[in-house]
This record gives sequence, C-alpha cells and structure tokens, in this order.
Amino acid sequence: MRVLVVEDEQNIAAAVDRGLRAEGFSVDIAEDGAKALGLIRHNDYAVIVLDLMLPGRNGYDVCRTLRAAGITTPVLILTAKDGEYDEADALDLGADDYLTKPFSFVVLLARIRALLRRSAPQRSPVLRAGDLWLDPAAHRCGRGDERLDLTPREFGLLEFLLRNPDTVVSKTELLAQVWDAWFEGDPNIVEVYVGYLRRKIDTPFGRSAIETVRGIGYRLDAKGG
Amino acid sequence: MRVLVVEDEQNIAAAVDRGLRAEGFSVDIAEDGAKALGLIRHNDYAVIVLDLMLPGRNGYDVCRTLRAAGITTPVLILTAKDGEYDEADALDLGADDYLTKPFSFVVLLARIRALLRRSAPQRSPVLRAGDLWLDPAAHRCGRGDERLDLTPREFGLLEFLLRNPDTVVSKTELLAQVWDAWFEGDPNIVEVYVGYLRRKIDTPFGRSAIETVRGIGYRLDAKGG
DNA sequence: GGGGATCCTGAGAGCCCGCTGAGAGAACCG
DNA sequence: CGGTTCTCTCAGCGGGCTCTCAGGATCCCC
Repeated sequence: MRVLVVEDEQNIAAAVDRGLRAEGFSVDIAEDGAKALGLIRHNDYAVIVLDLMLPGRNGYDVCRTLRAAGITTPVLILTAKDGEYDEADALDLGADDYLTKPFSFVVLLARIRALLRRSAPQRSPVLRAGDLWLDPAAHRCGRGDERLDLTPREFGLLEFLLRNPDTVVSKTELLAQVWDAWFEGDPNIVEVYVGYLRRKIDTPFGRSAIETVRGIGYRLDAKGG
Repeated sequence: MRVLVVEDEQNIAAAVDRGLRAEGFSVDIAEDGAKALGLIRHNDYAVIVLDLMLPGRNGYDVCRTLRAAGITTPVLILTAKDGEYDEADALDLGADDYLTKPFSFVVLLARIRALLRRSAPQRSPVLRAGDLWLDPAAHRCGRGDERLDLTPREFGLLEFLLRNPDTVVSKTELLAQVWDAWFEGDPNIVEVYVGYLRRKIDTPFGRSAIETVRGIGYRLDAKGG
C-alpha cells in the first residue's frame, strides 16, 4: 500500500514518513510539485497527501494537473489555516479530503484509512491462501483459528505475497513494493525477512507456503503450502 | 451463478432473494445452519451470504464447519450491530467480508460482485505442447498431472523452446536467448542442457519432445513428442 | 565401409545463491 | 533514561547449479 507525501517542510515530512511506515505503508516523499508529478506518472499510489504550500509548482497546480490527466488517486490536502487557499477551495481543486495544519498524526491516519476504504469499493477485506488469511484493513492475520503476530515489515511482505499468489516475485520487485521504490541496500534483507516470515507462518505448522524459486524469487502457494 | 442465502428472518430473506434474482443470480435460501450445511454439501455455490444470528447452529458454527471441511467458497457475513459477535470476529471465523445490519441492497450486491471478481481465477497464459505445460508467471511446469522440477537454466531453455514450437532453433540462438547475448563459451553447454532436459521431460515418459536437427539445432515438437 | 564432423553424456570442480545467527543502531514505550 | 522491539548489515556455510572436459556414440558423405 503505497502513499505519496508531497511536503517541503523536512520535519513534517519525516514525521509523517515514520508514522505511516510504522503502520505498514510504503512511503515516498516529494519536496516539490515537479517531483511529485514525476513520481505520480511512474508509480501507482493508493493515496496522495499533498501540501498546498510548496516551492515552485504548488499543490493547487499538482492537483489540477493530475486530475486533468485522468488520474483518480485519492488526494488528501494539507492547508495552513492562514494560507492563500482555504479548506473550501481544496475540494474544488479535485481533492477528496483536507486537513488543516497543525494536525495530529492519528487524525491524518484516520483520514487516509477513510479514503482508502472509500476509493476501494471492490475492497475484498480478507486475503486468503488455504487457511492462511490476512485482513489489510484490520491489520491482522492468522493461520486457521490461530492468530499470527507480525511486525509491520513482515505484515507488508506477507500482504504483497498474498496479493500475488502462485506468482513468482523477484527480490527486486519485493524491494520496490514492500520497501522503497529506489531501495539501494542489500537484497539480502528480503531473504532475511522471508526467513522471519517462514518461522512464523510455516515452521510452527509444518507447512511451506513460501517457496523459494532459486535464481528468480519467491512464490506463495495459493493453497497455503 | 448460484448464491446461497442463510437467513431466518422471512422478510429479509425474501427481499434479498428477489433482488438477487433480478440481477440474474440463482438463489437458494436456508433458514437455519443445519439446512445450510446440507445444501452446501451437495451444491457448488459461487458465494454464501450468511447471517450470524440463526436458530440452532449459528453462523459462527456454519462458517467454521465448512472451512474445516476445506470448502473455500467466499462467505459474506451479516452481523447485527448489537449482536453477540462483532465485525472483527467475523474475519477470524473464516469469512471473506462482512456487512452490518441494517444494510442496503445495493451495498450487498456490490460486495457480492467484489467477492466474485476476486475468486475468479486470474489465469496466466500457460505455454503448452501436448501434455507438456509451463507457466511462466508461477514458474512451474509439468507433463500432464506430473510436476517437473527444473533448475533455472533448464526452465529457461524449455520456456524458450515452448515459445518457438515446431521451429528449429540453432545453438547460437539458444546461447544468445537463454544464456547471455554475448556468451563466449563452448556451445557444447547447450548440448549438455538439452541432455539434462530430455532426461527430465522425455526419458521418464518414453517420449521425445526435443528433436535434434543435425547440423542446424533443435526443434520442440508442438504435440509434446 | 571408412573417416570426419557432430552430438551425447558421465564425472567433477568451482562458485554462486540463498539461509541463518549474531549483533549494531534506531525507534518506541513506559 | 533504561528496556524492548524492530530493522537492517554482515559474514560464514552448505548445497546445488553451472559449466568444462574428454571420451564414446552416432550420423553423413565420400
């Protein structure tokens, strides 16, 4: 679940970044409107959080441009109370929701979740592979009756695998989708986390839902192993 | 497209029945859990709409029982807001989606459609030559029902041959396509790997899908040998 | 039928790939 | 501010895969 945050104030951007990641989102940050539009063109975001006050092309521009391009990704606008544009304007721009600075992170998170719920009418709450299940909305998962306790990163990894059952996904793809789009680290991190996951969802049950395809990547068995 | 509605309240059952029929579904109604399980055992439903509050065996029981029996039919649970079980529980039971009463028929219909879309198998194009098959996305292959265990290089070779059935491909071409474009080694490697492949896909089955065209290259028989 | 070219195959060496344990650093929580 | 959790790095290891090589088998042409 990827979110784009368009915000030039470093501290706000960093805080939102951290918070959303902790909730299992994959976050990209853009400091100005031009960069934002570039990212939007090449990526498929679930939600865009957009500050109106930006250097260069402002949020107003960005929102109009992407709507004109036929992109319907939900946009949540951040406005300063004393800003040039007020809350009412935000909705006219094509935004789906707005939030006035300063805001609490909890509220932001709630609004984002609301947008996600709203924008995904074809939402299918529970992903399944055999008796293995995961509910993205409730942020829970389990095997049969047994609940599984996963860290955010493990959860994101399992969610992505469950969305692509019986398909081999490469480590590069996993890095891009579950980690960052331009992750520059050691792909070994994927192996490490697949290992963690296996020790939670497979080993205790004597199953093997996650298969290694040597030289290619990993595959989640649609029957749960 | 058959739907089972498990609901004891006559007026709700009748309304849902009427509505779904108008949308082209074939509908069965069960007033209690026991009847529901009986119907499920003998019929193949596309979706099951299940009220949790039932006389006798309740929805909780029904859902767990059919999941335990390995039935993966999508289940949409109806819960009363003040009920014994809440929405969150529904997911643990093995349900795929839930809806809180009272609900509008439009919403119910949308949710059912979503479940149908998701349970529809997203088929990836599978390459075939007779009973020999290879699924590039899942990275699996086999002969008939029997699964074949190939190494990455063997898999790549077979995939390329299957993409060019009944065509003679030279060793140089295979080296360029399956190995590196600028492969500088001994072309004998192709012979070696064709040998490996034959011992896995042909010899055990008494077939000969891969033919040698002396002086030219190899050809894969489109009928699988 | 002989001889050369081509193909097949068994054995084995090296190495790449993926797995895992240990641990550092950062974030979070009381 | 101390403890805990989570993320990520690193290095070692073990196994299987890739590839080389050489000798034998097969084919084709003269």
